[in-house]
Amino acid sequence: MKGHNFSSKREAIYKTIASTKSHPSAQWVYEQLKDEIPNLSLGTVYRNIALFKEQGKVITVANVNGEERIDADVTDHAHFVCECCNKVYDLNSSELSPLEIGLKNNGFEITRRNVVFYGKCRDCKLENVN
Amino acid sequence: MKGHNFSSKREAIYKTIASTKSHPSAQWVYEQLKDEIPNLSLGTVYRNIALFKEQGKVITVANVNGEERIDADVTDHAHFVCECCNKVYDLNSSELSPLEIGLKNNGFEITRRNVVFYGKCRDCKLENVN
DNA sequence: ACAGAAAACAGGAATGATTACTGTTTTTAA
DNA sequence: TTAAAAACAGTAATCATTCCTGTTTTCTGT
Repeated sequence: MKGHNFSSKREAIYKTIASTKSHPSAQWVYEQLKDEIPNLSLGTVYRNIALFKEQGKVITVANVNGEERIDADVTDHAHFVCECCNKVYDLNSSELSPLEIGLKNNGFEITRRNVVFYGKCRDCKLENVN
Repeated sequence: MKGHNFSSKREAIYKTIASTKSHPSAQWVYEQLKDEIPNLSLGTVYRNIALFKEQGKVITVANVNGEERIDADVTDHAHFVCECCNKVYDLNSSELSPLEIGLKNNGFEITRRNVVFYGKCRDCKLENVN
């Protein structure tokens, strides 16, 4: 049974994801850990992220520049992606109930939702006078 | 200047995208056209889709099973992705103004938004007794 | 504690969507 | 009509992600 055995690498990977608000990519997680765990494999990071998703411990937030960005905060909330600095911000719950009620009334089953705004964040707007 | 010259292939590609509600992938567009335009190249489809996006004539809707799905309906509306049959449905406007107002009040500039629900559509729910 | 079975892993190869490159064809504007 | 710009085909390259194989770690029952 997958995800059944203890694994110190798995724990380290999860802790790294859970202790950042940067909405990291698999590559970023790998780079954070490779000094601490020299024989860590990028494939292991990917495999465990896939497992966390199956277990509902991690969600996919957005695809930014071809890279999947994830989040260990699985509570319902929306995100803002700055297309200038690629930072991903957390927003409060997206409150989409009218749309969701409509779907449910028509026999659709919603398992998850993804609400992402794209634009330029405050920091980038202040930096560039353009 | 890119997108400046007439191109019958570009027109055919846009028409194909605009005349379907299937929210197609680049590959799908290519397959629709390759009989009609035998010497069409998949690269041309990708290049023109990128151009349409720059011109605001096409948007990215979601990434379904690793494939980017697009839409020539650029009016503000949300989508539902059935993870069973991979069909993408249109929904009505997502009415997220409270969240957006909050962002704008904090100096964020929103250029676009992406609202996607994932789940199982009515057809798939009726088919599978599981 | 020990042995066998299952799970997890490293390291590297494979995949597959997308992009870049090069030489050719088409379009445009004078 | 002609030369420059744009668009293109065809193919190679890229790059995130997944798969594969042999090895190591963890677990379970004795």
